[in-house]
Amino acid sequence: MLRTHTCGELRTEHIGQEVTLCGWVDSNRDHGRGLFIDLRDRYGITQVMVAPAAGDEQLDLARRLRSEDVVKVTGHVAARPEGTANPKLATGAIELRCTQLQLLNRSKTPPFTPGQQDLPAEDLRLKHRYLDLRREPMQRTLVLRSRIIKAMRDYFEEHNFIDVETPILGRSTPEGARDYLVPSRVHRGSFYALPQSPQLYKQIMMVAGYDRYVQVARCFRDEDLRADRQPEFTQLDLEMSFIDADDIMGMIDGLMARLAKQFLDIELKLPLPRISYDEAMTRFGHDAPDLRFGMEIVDCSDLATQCDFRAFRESVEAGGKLRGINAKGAADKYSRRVIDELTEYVKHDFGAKGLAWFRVEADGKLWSPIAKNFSESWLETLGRRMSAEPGDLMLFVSDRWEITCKSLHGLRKRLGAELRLYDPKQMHFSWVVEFPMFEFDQEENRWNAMHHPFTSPRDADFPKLETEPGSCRAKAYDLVINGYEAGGGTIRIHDSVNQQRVFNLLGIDEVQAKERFGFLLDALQYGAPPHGGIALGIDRVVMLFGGLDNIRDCIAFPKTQKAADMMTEAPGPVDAKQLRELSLRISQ
RNA sequence: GGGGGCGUAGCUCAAUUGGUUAGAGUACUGGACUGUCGAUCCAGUGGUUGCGGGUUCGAGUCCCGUCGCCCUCGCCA
Repeated sequence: MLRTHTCGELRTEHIGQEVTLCGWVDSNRDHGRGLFIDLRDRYGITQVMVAPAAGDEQLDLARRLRSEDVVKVTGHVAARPEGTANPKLATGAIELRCTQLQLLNRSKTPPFTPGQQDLPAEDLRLKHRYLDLRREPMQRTLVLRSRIIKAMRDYFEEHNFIDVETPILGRSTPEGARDYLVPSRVHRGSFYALPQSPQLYKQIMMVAGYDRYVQVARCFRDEDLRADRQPEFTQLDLEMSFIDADDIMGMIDGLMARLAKQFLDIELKLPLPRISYDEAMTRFGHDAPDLRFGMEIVDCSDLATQCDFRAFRESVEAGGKLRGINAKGAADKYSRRVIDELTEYVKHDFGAKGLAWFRVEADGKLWSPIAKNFSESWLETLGRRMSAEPGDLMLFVSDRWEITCKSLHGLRKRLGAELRLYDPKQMHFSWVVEFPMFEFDQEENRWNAMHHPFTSPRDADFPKLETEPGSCRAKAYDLVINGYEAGGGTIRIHDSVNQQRVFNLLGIDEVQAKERFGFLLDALQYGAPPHGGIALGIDRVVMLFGGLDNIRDCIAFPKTQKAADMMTEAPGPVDAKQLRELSLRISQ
């Protein structure tokens, strides 16, 4: 060990001891006769004083030190003179009086320093990630991440789970997200796929009798990125046998309670609240609603048919909906110009035909550019339906169901943040359950699995699989934290007959099924226990627990929006020789 | 693939309606200074205004194209 202590460790009780510290030069204050160096490592900062007594050579060396040079300092710990203690530093009561200074490594002038006040542009941070990771907030997040993962592993170990690693090089299954492919050298023309999740392997583990499986699993999906989505991400993946959906949710409830207690000092009330998918869509327009605030969606479709305003009437008569939200007290906070922006937003981003709005005047009457299209009594009814009070701003979308959901969810999210309807530090955990089994694909005129094709319907829905697929609900559950999908899982179909029924409905015939998931279907015929599981997005959990607004800050080496690594410049070209070995040729 | 935002000194930013030699803070270099901690003071270096084209007497500013980063729609079973 080159050092006896870290830079965050020394206190008054160490006064008089001779110690050696190693670290980076955070700053260097030269006073001529003597100088001060703030020495930093990931544990903290300790002030080093280099006095003339250390000798000219040492003083000269100290004077030449610059930001991010790496040094080793030996000296004795001393109390700072009265009045010069620094309460901002944990080590601020003492300083290290240098007797021996050694430059371990010189740093080039860094493009930015870890302590600088204005955060540099993110691309620069990503390019010099080793500098960015020296920043205290990044270190704090990575430590949080490490501890959360440790807590998860401990929890599942205590509950008798077995941690099993599954292959990274697997087989492509064209369902779902786009695969990252890896060409095989040995099998010319064949490819491995990186796992989108260890889904099939963990089900196989259940058949194999490992009734409690867990893994911190890296997953890969070649889809476009978002603030909360990376092409390469980490899941806490688990699967259990001889359980039902309540058992999985209960297990995760316990985990969340522990994590919330340990890392946020929050006592969660268990069980976590559950709402159905249908209720979530009706009240909030989204399957992962932010439940930290109200501003729920209200359906006014029945009123639309009782008015002469064509935009409302016609969309409802065509099977659409008239739905709205009431932004309490927001009338004077949203100018016409800003409302025009909201209108553009729902039109452009969600394909809404328009946005209708009403302001509630001091006398309780509704004012709107379109108000003249309605009778006074109709407006009164609308106001009552929306619980209108003077000063409120009500926003309505009249359109196809899906468009009203997307638009009003978007508006609710945006207004909720802008109007500060919740404390950003507040955390809300809930479950959304009973998702539809299938979604109808209009373009391809067929049913698609909403989760994955191994999801079990509710027991009562088995008879309706073929006759009313649209009304079948799945044994599926999503964990939602503050409006983010933090995890999701299902109970699986464990017999091959029902599995085949679902495949049939999805248009996967026996030949295709055998080709794609034959090994799973085989396994299901050798005594598969009832089983199910869940996967949590660890990056997102860390993001939410850390109070961060993007997932890149929770990942040591994240990718940019175009899925590139700015530090290593991956992806990059490869040699012609490598391509030849893989029997690949780049087409022009 | 679509929409939007940003791109000026190493870094963070400014630059009036298109108008002088593109500025400030910080960093960096040199000097001064006995207790600082965002040290201070003095002096100095530092610019392909992302890149390419165009309009104009004149472009950081306007137009077209392009590259990069971010947000977002589509996409993400």
